[in-house]
Amino acid sequence: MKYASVIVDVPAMQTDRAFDYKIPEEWQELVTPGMRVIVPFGPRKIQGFVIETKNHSEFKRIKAISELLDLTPCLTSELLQLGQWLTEKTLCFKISAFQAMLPAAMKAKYEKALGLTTDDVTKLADQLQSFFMNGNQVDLKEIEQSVSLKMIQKEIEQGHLEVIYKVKQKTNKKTIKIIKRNESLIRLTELIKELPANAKKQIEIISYFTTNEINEIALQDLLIEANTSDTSVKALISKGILKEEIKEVYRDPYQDRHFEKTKRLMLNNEQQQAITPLLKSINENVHDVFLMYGVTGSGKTEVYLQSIEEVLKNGKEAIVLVPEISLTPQMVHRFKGRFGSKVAVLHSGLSTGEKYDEWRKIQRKEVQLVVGARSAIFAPFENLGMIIIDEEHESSYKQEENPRYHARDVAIYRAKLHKCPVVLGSATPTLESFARSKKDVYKLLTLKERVNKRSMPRVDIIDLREELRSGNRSMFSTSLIEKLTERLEKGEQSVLFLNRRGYSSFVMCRDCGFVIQCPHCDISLTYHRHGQQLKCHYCGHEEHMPNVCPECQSEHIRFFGTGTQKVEEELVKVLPHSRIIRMDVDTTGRKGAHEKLLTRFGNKEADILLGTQMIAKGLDFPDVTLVGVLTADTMLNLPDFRASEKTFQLLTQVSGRAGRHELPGEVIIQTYTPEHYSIQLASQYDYDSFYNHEMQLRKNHAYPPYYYLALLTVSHPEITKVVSVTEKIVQILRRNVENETKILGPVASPIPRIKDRYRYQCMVKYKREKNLHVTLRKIIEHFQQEMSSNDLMIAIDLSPNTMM
DNA sequence: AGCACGCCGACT
DNA sequence: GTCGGCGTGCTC
Repeated sequence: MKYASVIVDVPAMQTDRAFDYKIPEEWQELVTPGMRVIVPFGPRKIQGFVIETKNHSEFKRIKAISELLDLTPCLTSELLQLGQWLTEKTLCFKISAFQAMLPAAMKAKYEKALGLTTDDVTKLADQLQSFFMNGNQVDLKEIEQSVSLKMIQKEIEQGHLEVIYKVKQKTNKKTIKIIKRNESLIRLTELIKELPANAKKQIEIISYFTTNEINEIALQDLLIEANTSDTSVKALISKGILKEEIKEVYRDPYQDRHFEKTKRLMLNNEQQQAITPLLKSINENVHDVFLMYGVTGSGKTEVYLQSIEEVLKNGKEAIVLVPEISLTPQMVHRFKGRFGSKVAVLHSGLSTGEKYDEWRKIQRKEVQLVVGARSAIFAPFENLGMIIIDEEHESSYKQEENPRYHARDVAIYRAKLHKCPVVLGSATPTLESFARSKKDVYKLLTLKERVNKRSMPRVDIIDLREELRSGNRSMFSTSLIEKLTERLEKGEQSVLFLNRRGYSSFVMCRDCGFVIQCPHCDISLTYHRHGQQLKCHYCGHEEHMPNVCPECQSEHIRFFGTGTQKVEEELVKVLPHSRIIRMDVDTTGRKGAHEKLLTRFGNKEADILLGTQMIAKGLDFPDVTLVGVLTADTMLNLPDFRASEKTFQLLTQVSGRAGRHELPGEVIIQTYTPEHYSIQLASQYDYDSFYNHEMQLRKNHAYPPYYYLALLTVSHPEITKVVSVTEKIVQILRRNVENETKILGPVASPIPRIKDRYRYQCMVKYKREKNLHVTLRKIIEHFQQEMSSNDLMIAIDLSPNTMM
């Protein structure tokens, strides 16, 4: 008798362990670790992952696996091990770790149905009978609305009904119907004559097969080509002349796209020097982490491409992570252009089904390269030859929900196992990575020159306070308007960047200063022009924009702050003849909208591209000669120890959007704090000075990379509970950590309430703390009961990116 | 997470 | 005497 240890799909502390199941006789040879199964669990059925098969089990009453979901394991043994590592590293549940590694389509969905267990429908209560007229199974959801649960419960007790627990997949394989001919082509020509003359359509269909000399065609195409309906096709099938088959197909998000084949470019001296140690590491199967520090436009991508070529030549596979590539279609083009069908693409712009299909291409070894966002780091390759993380400093590589992993850490862990290099590329590396390269933990590869030998565009810092003093109260400085006008006259393009994070358009009463806040979260509501709505970005609460101040009834209530819409309106006033494309959540919501807008801009259908963070990366348009940053310092005032670093990175990146080709570029940065070092140094493209300055601050304030961080956030509907629990946690921590370690808190979180839950936090800053994980587990165990029964939540983020 | 089981107060 | 509230504990 064989048994399987299964991790079940119940993300809770008490079920965060393996449960044993019998493997039915017929599957004994089939079931292997890494497969998904459906198992009975209590009264219901749920999905689970087999992590081990064995010949003995300690348990006496063991149920059997009820269904096999995979014939090939969806988790390789490496990924199973990686999952184990993830749970330990991030203190998450095993099931959460496994689910994070697979496309969402493979997560189960649960439904309940009621089944009739008696032959005599009339035994049921009157209201229920109608539901079982045609069929003896009905979805519970359908019934629930019109019949009380009590009545249903009674019927169950009397044995007339039973609850059926269903496990469904979120998305299935896409299939199409294929029509094949069942006879030889010669026989078909004869059949045309034999068919009754009034069967015109059927004759047409057969003729389509004979004239085109084809064996099969997709039903959909046939219907169009032969201009017919499926009744005629069905008739032919029933006559045995044609037959129908179901074929599995991939949803191809890039189906209608043609990718120009590109050839390798000559590497310049610097690139050559950078690629040499990388190729050595690839060919000798050595694990190294390289930090490729290359200014924007220095040709990092070409180095990536040529090293990938080497990896593929060796019969191995590669993963390339990019921040959010639906945002940079140009990047996809470069990879697809060079490697064609060897590439799978995984990013958030794809539908669940499309992601699933791309993932299966990887699993079936139909591709050797995956280009994708964060979660692509879990691509089920078994013969990895290299991992590249482009724009290494991007905060989107850190997942902000469980499991709170950083793709960089996962990459290094996997690369160690596969004995292959990791390349971290950036023009503005994180301080952590740069510090490691200085200590020789990472190997530094430097690209200082831009490929086209162009110097970086000139940056002008405009002091908005002075503008204000000289009477300009608009959001555009005189200088910016001048330069924009200049571009309009010359027919060149501009990009305007609104750094919105920090404050968006909140609604305030000018008389009493009242700010409208979310009733469930301690955060001001955001004004959305569409439908005059006020929305909460944290809990989704919506209300109507009031006409008068709810506090003092004054009519002088209006929205403040700058949204892209408002900027656009103002811009049109100042430059009435400019053509503007606005890019923000509102205009890019629909699938593909993003790319369309960029294409339009690329075709010079607009003069000015106006947008938020999303236009900061990867844009490369030859005629853009001016980049304007409307307010550079909005991010600086956030309670985030990386605020300066992020500002520097963003400004550097935005500046890189101008003058990438023949025409020289220019950058205007508007700010209220022109003296701030991250703005000053970004304008001089002086990463090294920024690094030194910021490192000193991090040292003084005990932040990374000098200290590691752990952030514990406690939340509960009652503030007293939250405070007392956080205090208790701090107590436990204090008793268990080294002297050197600093514990901050308890303090209220920067957003003290979200969705009617109060939030308190405490921060641990440590250098060496080998028992931290043990202590944190102790804390979780200590509060376990209250967490499951009393609505208490404790979120632990080991190495948080922000304090929020 | 669900769900059953069990113990206590408020009703036909 | 029963219905239904939710605290407790289990799921191979």
